[in-house]
Amino acid sequence: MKPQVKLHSERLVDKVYELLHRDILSGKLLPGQPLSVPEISRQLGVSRSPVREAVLQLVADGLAWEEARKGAVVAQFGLEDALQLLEAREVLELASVRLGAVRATDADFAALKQVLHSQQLSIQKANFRGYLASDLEFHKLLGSLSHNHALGRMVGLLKDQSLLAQDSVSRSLVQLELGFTEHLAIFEALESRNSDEAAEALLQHFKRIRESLENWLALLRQP
Amino acid sequence: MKPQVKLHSERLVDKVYELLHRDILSGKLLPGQPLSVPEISRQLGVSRSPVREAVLQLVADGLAWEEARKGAVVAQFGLEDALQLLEAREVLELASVRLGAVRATDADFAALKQVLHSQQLSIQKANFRGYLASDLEFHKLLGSLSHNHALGRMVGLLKDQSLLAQDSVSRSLVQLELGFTEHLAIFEALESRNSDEAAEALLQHFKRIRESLENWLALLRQP
DNA sequence: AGACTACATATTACATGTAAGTATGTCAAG
DNA sequence: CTTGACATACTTACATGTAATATGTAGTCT
Repeated sequence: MKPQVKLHSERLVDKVYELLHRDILSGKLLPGQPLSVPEISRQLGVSRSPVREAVLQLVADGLAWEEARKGAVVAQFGLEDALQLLEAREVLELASVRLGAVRATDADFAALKQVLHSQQLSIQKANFRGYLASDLEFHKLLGSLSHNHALGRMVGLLKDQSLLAQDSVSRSLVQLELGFTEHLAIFEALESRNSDEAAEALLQHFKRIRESLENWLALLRQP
Repeated sequence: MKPQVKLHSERLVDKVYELLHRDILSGKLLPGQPLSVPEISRQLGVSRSPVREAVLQLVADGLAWEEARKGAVVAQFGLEDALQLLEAREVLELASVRLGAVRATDADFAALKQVLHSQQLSIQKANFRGYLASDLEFHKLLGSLSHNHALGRMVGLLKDQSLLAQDSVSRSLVQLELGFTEHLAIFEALESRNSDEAAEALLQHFKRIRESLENWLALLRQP
């Protein structure tokens, strides 16, 4: 009868957190930019407490870095950091996919399908930001396939950081299309419950991304 | 000239956090026990702000669970949770050890040696808590071997949770000795830079722990 | 110019105030 | 003995106050 599903979980902290989270991943808040608690609280018209807690959350998630008595700044990853994140993600997502090929439910596959669909649309419409958003979603879903809470959570955190890390690295539409076809290969292997094939497809996906990053790194080192 | 290495990093938050962290892992604060901010602040003689932030940290680390408007309690893991944590740890530590066999420095090996030594002493003196502490340290070092920041951090967080999760599960000295010999096998393989052998030794280690947990689980299900 | 100092400004870190929500105990009714 | 109403105590969530600290800037001396 009462639609008050979660009337009381409406905490300011969560709203502020989600807002900052979105602004960081969308590039509205740039890497290195200070997250001044009084400043943000003024802009949002709330007190400093919920803002402080939201910023702490971001720090815990690895999306902001804090120095004692100097405050927090939006995390600023170098290409080396991006490669390290990629290495960690490869490990976690590989395991998730292997487990997922065994454990995934119909609901999991349905969710994957939907994301792949919206990804396809983004490509057709050359919607860069849209693709990145569904890419984020796709990899987070891979994490949850494992049906292992810790694994899923870490995959999500790392993918967020990875997105922020690669934000500066420009990517062409051609590369996005490559990524999409690789996503399709992963999905098809998963759907046929073929663990090894899914793992192989995922490794290919990461291999290409890594090589792309390494090329960038090489370019930057010889200007 | 100036010895003020970090005079100013002495924040109350950090002290409160470390205290609570220690008390949780040492079993002084029991799983399920509420972490009341005003209560703790009264006991420690500090205001509520640093306590609140420390508790939030613990929640972010997975050592405490929070429900909106109900506060946080010390994380309470069941045997199923323990198995999931073990699964995640196996994935991360396996990767760390494989990378570590290639990347580990002399300093890494020295640190490992020292921990193994203190572990041996704990066994000889039948010092249960002492062993658990050095076991914690050993596995965290395995994580840092990868020289991958994200990987190392996650290995540490998971091991802390795992310790808390298995705290209720009694373990005999015999099992600890088994664990120690397995640690030695891992170390020796690492020192000879044999990635596959190190990985195999680690998997054996986790296999035994997992089987031990599964036995417990089976026992509990048929009382 | 360059470096140092003094001052002005803003922020952090901690403390405290308070309305609203949640848990707990008591007691009467069924 | 259990159930539900109500009063009570405690806590969370948010707001705000403030001293210590960091940062930016102008001015001074070399």
